[in-house]
Amino acid sequence: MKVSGAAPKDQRILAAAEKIFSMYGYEKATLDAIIKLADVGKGTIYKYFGNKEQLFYHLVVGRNEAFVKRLRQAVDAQEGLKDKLCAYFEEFISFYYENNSLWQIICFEMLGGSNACRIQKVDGDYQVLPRYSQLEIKAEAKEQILRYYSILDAEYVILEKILLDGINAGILKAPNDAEATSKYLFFGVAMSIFNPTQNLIEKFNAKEISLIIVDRFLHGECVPETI
Amino acid sequence: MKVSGAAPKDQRILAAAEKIFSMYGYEKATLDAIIKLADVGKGTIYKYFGNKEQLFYHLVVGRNEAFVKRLRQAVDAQEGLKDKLCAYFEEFISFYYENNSLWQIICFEMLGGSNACRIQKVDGDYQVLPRYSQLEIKAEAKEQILRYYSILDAEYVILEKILLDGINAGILKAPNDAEATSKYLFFGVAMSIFNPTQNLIEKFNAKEISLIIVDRFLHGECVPETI
Amino acid sequence: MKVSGAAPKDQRILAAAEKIFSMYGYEKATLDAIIKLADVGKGTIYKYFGNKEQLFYHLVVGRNEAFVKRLRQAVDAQEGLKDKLCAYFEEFISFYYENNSLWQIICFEMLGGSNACRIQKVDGDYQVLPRYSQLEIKAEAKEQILRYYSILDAEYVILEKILLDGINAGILKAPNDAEATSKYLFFGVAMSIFNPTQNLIEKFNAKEISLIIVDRFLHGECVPETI
Amino acid sequence: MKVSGAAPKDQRILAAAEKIFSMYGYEKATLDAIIKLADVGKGTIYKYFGNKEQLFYHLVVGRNEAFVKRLRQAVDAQEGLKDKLCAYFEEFISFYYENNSLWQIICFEMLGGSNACRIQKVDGDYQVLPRYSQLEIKAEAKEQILRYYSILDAEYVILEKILLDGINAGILKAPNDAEATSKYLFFGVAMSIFNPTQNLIEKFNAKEISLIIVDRFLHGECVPETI
DNA sequence: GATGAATGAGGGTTCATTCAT
DNA sequence: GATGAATGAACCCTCATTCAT
Repeated sequence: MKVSGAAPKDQRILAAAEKIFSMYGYEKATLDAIIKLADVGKGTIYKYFGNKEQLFYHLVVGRNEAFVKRLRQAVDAQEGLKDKLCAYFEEFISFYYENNSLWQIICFEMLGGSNACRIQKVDGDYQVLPRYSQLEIKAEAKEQILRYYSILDAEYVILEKILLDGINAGILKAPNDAEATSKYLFFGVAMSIFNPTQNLIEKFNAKEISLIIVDRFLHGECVPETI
Repeated sequence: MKVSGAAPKDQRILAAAEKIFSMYGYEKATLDAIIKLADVGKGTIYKYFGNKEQLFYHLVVGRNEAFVKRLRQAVDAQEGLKDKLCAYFEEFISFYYENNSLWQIICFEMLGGSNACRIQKVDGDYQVLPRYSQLEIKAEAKEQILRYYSILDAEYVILEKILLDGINAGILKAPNDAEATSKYLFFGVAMSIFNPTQNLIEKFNAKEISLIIVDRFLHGECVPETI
Repeated sequence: MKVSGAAPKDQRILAAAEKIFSMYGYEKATLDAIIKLADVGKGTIYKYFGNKEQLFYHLVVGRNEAFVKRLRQAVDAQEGLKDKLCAYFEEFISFYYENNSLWQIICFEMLGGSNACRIQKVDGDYQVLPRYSQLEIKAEAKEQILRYYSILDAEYVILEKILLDGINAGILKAPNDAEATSKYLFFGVAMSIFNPTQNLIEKFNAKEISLIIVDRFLHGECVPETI
Repeated sequence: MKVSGAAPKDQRILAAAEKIFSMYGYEKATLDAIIKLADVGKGTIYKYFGNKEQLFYHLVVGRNEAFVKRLRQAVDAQEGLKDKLCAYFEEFISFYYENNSLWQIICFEMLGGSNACRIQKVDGDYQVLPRYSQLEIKAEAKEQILRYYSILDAEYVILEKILLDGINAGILKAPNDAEATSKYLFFGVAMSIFNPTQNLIEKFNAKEISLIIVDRFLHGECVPETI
């Protein structure tokens, strides 16, 4: 049951944290469960990561960086809207399938979970606004929300760019809102992975699914000439 | 800060609960905050609703029933795939915009929040399966997950039906999976509402947005003949 | 499930209280369970009995009075140590069998349960002394303990009297302590009823059992001449 | 008021728990009172003992084991019914006098306190049966009752064995029921200690009292030839 | 550096008692 | 007189965090 061994303690903690957070969600995951699995002392977590929240963030931010890098490279290696989209979603599907639980936590508990506020992007700068006037949001809370928002933002900003280029190239319908569209596409796919009815990915591989998604996105679900 | 007044206590509790749950999410919301806002004694919650979870469920299930009814009526009042879809999303957008936070909690905290399990629909019957072999899920926990799953299920089963009819009528592309497609569409739209960058709904009304969504869903985002 | 009907409310409450106290013990019994069974309002209990403790006391003191009366009459109707003892235990066994649970509650929860004190009988007067020097016992608590003590005391003072007469008549061994002996006998029999292994009373009747008890008490368990 | 000092925390908790449980009984004793007396944090109790019930059980089971061992050795060291009985009760009296309150709690609160059930020994196996048909007893509750039943059982099974040998040797009167008789004797003596009028043990020592008890048990209270 | 014993604020829940109707 | 909605103090328990070793 232990993840211990020759691996350095911080790696062991991260591995254990992934498992426990994935199994129980952020709130219900306990540090006791993590240290037991990682076979380290409780203080060690605080030495390396500061506290529970930062442990989770650390776990997630590292993965995200590598993922965003892969996304960028895959997209850059392709030419044309369609191929870029396919490349994007091939990486996307693999990653989200792999990090299903962790990314669900980001989506909600760390983002929407604190629904007391709303994020606005103004000229590339983010603002955290309170949704309920009577409630003041602490600076720390704002900072935390922004941190998780940035993670997802880094992912779909790439998609947004692809779509924006498509709009500018006259390939995508105008009037169109690249941000709204990319979010719809992004989260639609993400949720299909979070919430699978049948494990599509076990029948098809990421590339095949990606092709279908992009085809339907571009040309619609409707058989031509029927409506 | 108080919501008190002439309203009956159960109504005051429900109103306060909505606000607190919306602001903090299910786990972080405390009954103390709710009773303070509702200006009632702690026992009163237990008298009316039994416990925290049932309070939340009560809050949500009533709304859902009315919503599902409206969805059905709106869809039934229309003929043809496109009009049915438009009617569906017009209702959908209004409702999700209004119940943004609460439905996010259902989507993530009550469902995915406990990522330890996965739901499978087999012949109309639901099964809650553990995702991690070492973890046993208690019967009560299963029942709870199923309760919230049923809420969303009642909503998108209607969409699924529309799409299925579209497939059978040869209007939607085959091979197509009505369930997967409806989930993608359903959650794509839901997440766009949960996570709005610009408040689209403040610029356009639900009907207008609905039209765009359905158009793009059916005919794609791509300008014809460009790719 | 209701005990309601034509009976006056205080009778209905008493009947319900007996059942609930017997089933759950004093602490775990709730007034809610009692009023539900009695089909009366909660305030009614307070109107008739004052509070939970007085309800229990009332329930028990009434029965005890009748029981003690029967004990006295039965004993007075007989002549001689042996017959008086037999008469005593015939009544005793019937009553304790019938009021098993309620009298267990008196024995412990209302008496020994508050072990912070000890009762001393000095010249017919009772004193409640603290067992732990640092603890002060409130006057109300003292009074309550004494009330329940009196119930049992009224029962075994009759037995004590019989034994005392036996000692004085030279029938019972001296040196002998009538009080200690009566308690031993009294509680030995009581506990055998509280804690039955086999339901003796279902095989034999109260009279038969009473005969055996008295015989063994007087002449011992040992076969004569063996030791 | 504090029991703190150099003693390890679990010892301090146990010492405080004994005092508080003894003073108030199981139900009325609060963990807050225990931690205050022990001068430890609330979590410490849960670290060492799990919960309130296990704390009490732990407190009691350790003592019982030592006691039962002493009982066995004392009895085995003697030959003959009478000497075995004397040895048994000498140990018994000392122990029950010392652990008066705690063992009262076992006898009544943990066992009979929940009067909803009755224990039956069938071929050495125990069954917990509901006394009231409408009441279902949870598996956990059954297990708990059995745990405390086993404590007393271990004590009087030794006495039962002595009596059984006496019956088989023809020393004790037949027909006789070793189980019923041992319970009567056991609890009669126990209750005399629980409920002392005069502190017999302060006038006589355990050995002297034991001799009287056994003599009266074997040969009765009656002066020979008087009845 | 690493540990894990110890903490205690804070959570959900229960239930005897009150009092306006 | 009778009611039962409402209360809130008090209970058991959890777990992120600290700090002496």
